[in-house]
Amino acid sequence: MKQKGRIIFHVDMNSFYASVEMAYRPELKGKPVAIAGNPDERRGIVVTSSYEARKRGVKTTMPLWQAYDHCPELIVLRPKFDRYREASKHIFSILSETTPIVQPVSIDEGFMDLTDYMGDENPIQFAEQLQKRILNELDLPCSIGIAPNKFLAKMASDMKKPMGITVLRKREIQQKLWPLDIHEMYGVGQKTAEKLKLIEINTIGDLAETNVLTLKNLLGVNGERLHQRANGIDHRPVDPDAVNEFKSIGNSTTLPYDMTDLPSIYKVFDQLSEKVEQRLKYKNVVTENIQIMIRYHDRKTITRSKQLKEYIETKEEIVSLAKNLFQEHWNEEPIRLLGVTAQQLTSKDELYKQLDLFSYEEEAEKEKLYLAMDQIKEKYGKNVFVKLNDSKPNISTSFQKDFLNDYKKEREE
DNA sequence: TCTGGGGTCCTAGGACCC
DNA sequence: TCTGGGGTCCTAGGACCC
Repeated sequence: MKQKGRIIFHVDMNSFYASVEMAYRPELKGKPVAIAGNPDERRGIVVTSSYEARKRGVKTTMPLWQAYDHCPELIVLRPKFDRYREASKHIFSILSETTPIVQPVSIDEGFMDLTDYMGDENPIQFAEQLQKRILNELDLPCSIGIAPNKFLAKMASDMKKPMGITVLRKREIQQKLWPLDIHEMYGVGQKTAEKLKLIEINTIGDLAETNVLTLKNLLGVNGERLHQRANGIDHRPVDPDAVNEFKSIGNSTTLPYDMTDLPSIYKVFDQLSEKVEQRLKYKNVVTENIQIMIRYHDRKTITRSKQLKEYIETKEEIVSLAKNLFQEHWNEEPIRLLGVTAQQLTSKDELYKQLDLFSYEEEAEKEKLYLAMDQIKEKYGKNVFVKLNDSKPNISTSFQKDFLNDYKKEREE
């Protein structure tokens, strides 16, 4: 039996932040608009710009002063992320009405698997309706790529902007995909492109026709993957749950000026840790690894992390670890940026407020454990988390000791 | 006057264990 | 006298994407 090809859509919003602003303020339409940080705080780089601005040479990540050089009448707006998140929610709820298999990959793009939800409809007409609906209801333009897998759909949505719909069939890759410069390929950045050019791979077609072993030697496992993709092969499923499986939560900030004084630096750590705490809470997760990032005045950047033997979740715990790491590793040079990231996250739903230190069979014993746990919490004002079904109890040793003592006492009584 | 802030995945060396 | 090989964990850094 011939396996039926999948029908994957990649929906990509066109200059999303700028478009959202224009939807709010229609008088901005047709004008060169850029979304950027505060120019006085040296964070002033262009995050997104309208097509009118792009035509004038304004590019993403360009410092604002440079953007003004290209386009003096540029209208610059501060990002309003709440607005963008709100719009994003609407978009994905529209997408989800057509198929449950929707995978958001960022705030402004996502994949859909329509293989079993297309009925007799023509995919192109279907995409047109979807595109129109998002435009009518939200006043936001998007491009849609249609292909038998994620990679090709992604490449397709990039081919026509704004408001494009592009089909990329497997049999069309030689004609539509292979002529593209290697820079255009998703997964190939600056460094990889440079390496590939060294062996005279200049287009996606060149890559597709190069021996896999050559690529493996040059790029490791990524070489093999890129070779597959260039040949139109990509078996990754559209995974609606991926969005809930985040691995880290971090906050970082470029400082208003290069800092060397500890009180100011600690204040920044305080603020960053507070934000991390809030986001951990919001996502209902705890962490067992804290990482800090220091970018020095010369942009040299280091990361230092600490693996914990316990789960933590409060600002106080985070900030104290961050400061410790900082003290251990700061070389006293002026600092441009600081960051705090919580890694190795575990959903609280998977944690059990119980200890598996002893083998106990009876429920009564379990009850005692709960009791002891609550007492520990009262005594130390701290939750102790233990992974369900984990053979190794995972709490801090100091607490373990205290807990054991308490527990033994409890038992003797 | 250069170059933000949010992430993911991969690599590679050393420690440690069997 | 000398010293294998596999596996896992931890740490740091790099490449890439939006």
